[in-house]
Amino acid sequence: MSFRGEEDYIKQIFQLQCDNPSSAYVKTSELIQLTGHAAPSVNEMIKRLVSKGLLEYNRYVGVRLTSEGEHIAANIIKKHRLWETFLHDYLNYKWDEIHDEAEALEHITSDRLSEALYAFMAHPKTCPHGNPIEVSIDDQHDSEEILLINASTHHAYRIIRVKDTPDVLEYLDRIHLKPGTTIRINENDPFNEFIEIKNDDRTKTIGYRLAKSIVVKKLE
Amino acid sequence: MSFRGEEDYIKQIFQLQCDNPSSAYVKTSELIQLTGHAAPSVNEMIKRLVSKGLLEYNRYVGVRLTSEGEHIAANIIKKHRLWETFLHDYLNYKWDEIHDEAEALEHITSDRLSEALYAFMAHPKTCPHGNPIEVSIDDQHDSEEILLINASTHHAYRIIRVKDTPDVLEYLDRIHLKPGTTIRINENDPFNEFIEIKNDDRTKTIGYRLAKSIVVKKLE
DNA sequence: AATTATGATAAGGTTACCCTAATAAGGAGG
DNA sequence: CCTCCTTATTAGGGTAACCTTATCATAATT
Repeated sequence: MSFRGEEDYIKQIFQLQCDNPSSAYVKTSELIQLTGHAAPSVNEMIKRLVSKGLLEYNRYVGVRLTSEGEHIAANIIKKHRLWETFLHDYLNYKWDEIHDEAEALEHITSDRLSEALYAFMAHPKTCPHGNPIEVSIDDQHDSEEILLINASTHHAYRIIRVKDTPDVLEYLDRIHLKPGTTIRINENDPFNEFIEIKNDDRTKTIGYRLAKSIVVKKLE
Repeated sequence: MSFRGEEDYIKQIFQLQCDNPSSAYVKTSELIQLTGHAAPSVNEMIKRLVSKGLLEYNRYVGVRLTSEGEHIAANIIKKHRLWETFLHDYLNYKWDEIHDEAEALEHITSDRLSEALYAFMAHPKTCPHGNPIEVSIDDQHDSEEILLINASTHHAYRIIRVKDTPDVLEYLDRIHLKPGTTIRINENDPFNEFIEIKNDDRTKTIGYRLAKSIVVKKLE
């Protein structure tokens, strides 16, 4: 039996692995940071997951999902994004309101229900944040797709997807940026860690922290 | 905060109260029976619910929901039936497959989501089993609606609703009885506790245990 | 090599829910 | 009155997740 807490850890580990495909291991400290749980709690959970064969663990190095763990993670994320899509496209939730609700739904969604929902919505490709419904850890995404921090000055880009954490979304919603939006880079200042962009004839400044949560693709 | 276990108890107490509106109290033994939990577990939960002000308890007499408890129960049951309706009408679940899935969904459904789902489905009146979406404990239902065990011989009735427990539903599905179906009573034998009915030109025998789970209304 | 920073873990506690086994409290009948 | 049965409750445990505090072990840096 997989429990809610377990699934949350697995999901977070998966996402950390995706964010940083270069380094194979996720550090315990990252998990402590991301989950908001105390060190011994994280430690305890790591052991539980190792004992269930979902995680590999090297002291002082970090953790990595086994293939079984990855499979579980991808499945939960799929359910999460299906619900997000449903809430947004069918129940008229705003895109920054769907995350928490989906967070609860994903854990009690059977595979049967997941598939039924998927079919009902005619197999959408992505969630409202632009993230793919079907996930794989070694999905090499379109090499044209880069993080906004790597975008070059005086070029136009389209926003492909954004990370679905409530704070990021709420902010993006306020400044009217979402997948599909076209932007122009006025300036990318790595020293001061901000990017100035233009869309809808308005100029907006985006800090690097946020710019790391946005994936874009160069136009033409 | 209401937890899943608590909510399950509240719901079951509510349903027992509805089944037997004459006797105001639900006996602990009935709860033990219905929940399948051990006596001390039930006892402990009763105390928890009393301390939260959701339950009244008289030793050796039984329990009764407070108005707050009733409110919570009705809310959960509403969510349950909304999900049942959604699964059945939109996701093509068969009517005997929806209960368990709804059982899990109801507990993590926010009021916001409940209302959104309700609106999406255009405010259905009943769930696929014929039970009302909006519930109240002192709903005196239509006085014309009676339990099948009280039906009289040689009259025609329409099935209004059935109790949504998996065993009952599976059986009813096999013999093709559901809300809306018209039946004729060939014989009602209280001594042997069975009823013989006719529908679709077929004769079927129904024991009293099942007949107690079926509500019907006399035709013409 | 010594110090500092970071990571790991032991010890002990909490809450929500569940259990078994044993005991106590009420009521019915001989 | 005392036994028997139902009902209630106590005592003692377990597990999944969390916590704090304190003490290790190792890595990194000076």
